[in-house]
Amino acid sequence: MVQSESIFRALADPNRRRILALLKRGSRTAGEIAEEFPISMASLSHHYGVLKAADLIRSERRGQRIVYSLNTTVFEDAASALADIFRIEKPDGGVS
Amino acid sequence: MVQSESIFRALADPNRRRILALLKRGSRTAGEIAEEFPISMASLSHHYGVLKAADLIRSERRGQRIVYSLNTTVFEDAASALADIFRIEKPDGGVS
DNA sequence: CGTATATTTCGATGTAAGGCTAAATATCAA
DNA sequence: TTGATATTTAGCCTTACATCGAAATATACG
Repeated sequence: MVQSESIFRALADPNRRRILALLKRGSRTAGEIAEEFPISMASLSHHYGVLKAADLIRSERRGQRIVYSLNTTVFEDAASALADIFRIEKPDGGVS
Repeated sequence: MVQSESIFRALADPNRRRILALLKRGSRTAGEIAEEFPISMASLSHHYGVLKAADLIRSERRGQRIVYSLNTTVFEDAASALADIFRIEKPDGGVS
């Protein structure tokens, strides 16, 4: 079980949603991600922290690089939290 | 179609999620809602504005009172935006 | 070891967000 | 119209957040 708190907070920022959209197409290193953004690596690193705290992404060191990838399993938690707000059945096999 | 931007931002605040949770159980006036919160009516009014901007709630004046109610139809948009982030099939959307 | 590369952490800064009180608006009722 | 009630808007303060550049950490390689 996951905090909806951290998930919604993480999704609230456009740059973070863009990071997720990028990782949706495949894992990438911090450097590769940075190429797609006009903001500094330091700022991006902060966003990785927020996304990891929400368990939306995972990281793995590969030599000097750090590879980030999307954690799709948390989708259920997010969908659940969302459905709960509207008091709709939780998706155990399909939403609504 | 609705901005996922405003929806996620609206959901990011715990007080706003609590307001939604309350309205889920039925429409309420601003005063009735305020009884359940330790913050001022003025602050709550600000939150109503954010929730209305995201089209998550609707308001209707009834005499001196203003009645707020949940807008469940926007659930589709929210679920859609969420699913899109994870590139998963959209729910078929049987919103009650 | 010493240097280069990749990424994060630190410290500072501007802006947005949430909170408050007080004032303004809207409706009702006498 | 005057006063009471319900709610929002305005102005201000404080905290949280996104951002940056610089310093710190981790790994690779000569």
